[in-house]
Amino acid sequence: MMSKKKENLGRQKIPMVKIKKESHRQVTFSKRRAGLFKKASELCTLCGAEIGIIVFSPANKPFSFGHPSVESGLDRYMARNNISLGQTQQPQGNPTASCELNIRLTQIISEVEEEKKRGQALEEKRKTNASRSGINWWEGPVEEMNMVQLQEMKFALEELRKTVVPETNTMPFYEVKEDVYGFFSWIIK
Amino acid sequence: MMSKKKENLGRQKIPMVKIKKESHRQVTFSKRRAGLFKKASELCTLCGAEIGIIVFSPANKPFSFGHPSVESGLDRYMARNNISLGQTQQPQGNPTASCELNIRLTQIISEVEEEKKRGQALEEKRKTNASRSGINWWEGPVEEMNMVQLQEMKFALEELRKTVVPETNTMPFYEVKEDVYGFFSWIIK
DNA sequence: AACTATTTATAAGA
DNA sequence: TTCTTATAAATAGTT
Repeated sequence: MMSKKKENLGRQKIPMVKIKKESHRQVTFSKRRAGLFKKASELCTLCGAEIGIIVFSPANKPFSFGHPSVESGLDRYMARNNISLGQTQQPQGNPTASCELNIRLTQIISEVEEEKKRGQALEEKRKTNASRSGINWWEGPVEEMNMVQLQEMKFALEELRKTVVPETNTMPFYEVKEDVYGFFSWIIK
Repeated sequence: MMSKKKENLGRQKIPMVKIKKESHRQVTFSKRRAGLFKKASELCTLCGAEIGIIVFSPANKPFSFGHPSVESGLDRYMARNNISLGQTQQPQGNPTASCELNIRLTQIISEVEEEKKRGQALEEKRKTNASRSGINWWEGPVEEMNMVQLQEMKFALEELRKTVVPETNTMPFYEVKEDVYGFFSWIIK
């Protein structure tokens, strides 16, 4: 006879509803977050795509993944300020409206990114001068109180970067940043 | 004898490098983007996580996925302005520094979101008054030229929303938005 | 964290 | 682009 019966049922199908058991949910979150980030990384590698992800765990702990540094693909795109996306076709919704939106949004996103880079360039000088001017694009939107916190954040992020990559400027090509140093902004609620 | 040889090799293992053939790359991107968004959706459903993703295709066409509307989980979190994440453990890097960062970043993200909501509330009034004031958090960071474009964007987004969900405020629980109406901002390049 | 039986994703091909 | 199929990869339940 067989020495022991099959003790491992293997993967079982699970219903697509919120997992009730707290501990179980946490484990699943960890596993699937890792899987998601891996998929994202592969999408970047295989297709040369740019991607940014932010996830808040059930406990509201943030995790983020991003590749690359926004510049690169968008740079090339921005080069020709004259947008010409060509045939943009939408799977659903009003085709005409969607097409126009895609073109316009892509354009605007490019502008925003450009703005950010400019802000970062200025930020270099600011740091050298040791004077706070609040000219970075992401420092602008919040008023006094939040601005201070944002500056704290920037400082903290610089600290983190120093900690993680002590001596080099060349980060691993795709880097999963488990400690958020990016944030996602939804424009429409 | 068998009538025909096996003509379908099925899924083959592929090397993790950029796909050279343009058309092949595009197909793979579409498939994997769909897969990624599905995984993201499942993560939300199963674990009650919040997530935002933006992807730029090889052709720089933007796609985004988001759940839910940023409010909700974060709202509860913001309620107690007194942050207390409890045990935050980091898999790598400087544990102490990372822990502090996580707490601080979560706090700041909350602040930014709060700011955004306030901006949106004000935006309602602005719209009613038909006067441009530029007080939304995302209207602040850019100067004159880009601000106009951002306003165009907002208008376009409202149009899109009207097109996609004509009469109801209740969107499908998890909604894949193939036409971007969100944008990701990396803080550090 | 590691182990597998299964489910799920997907590379090729049509 | 969509469907089909065989196989690669992800992961639920368990240890």
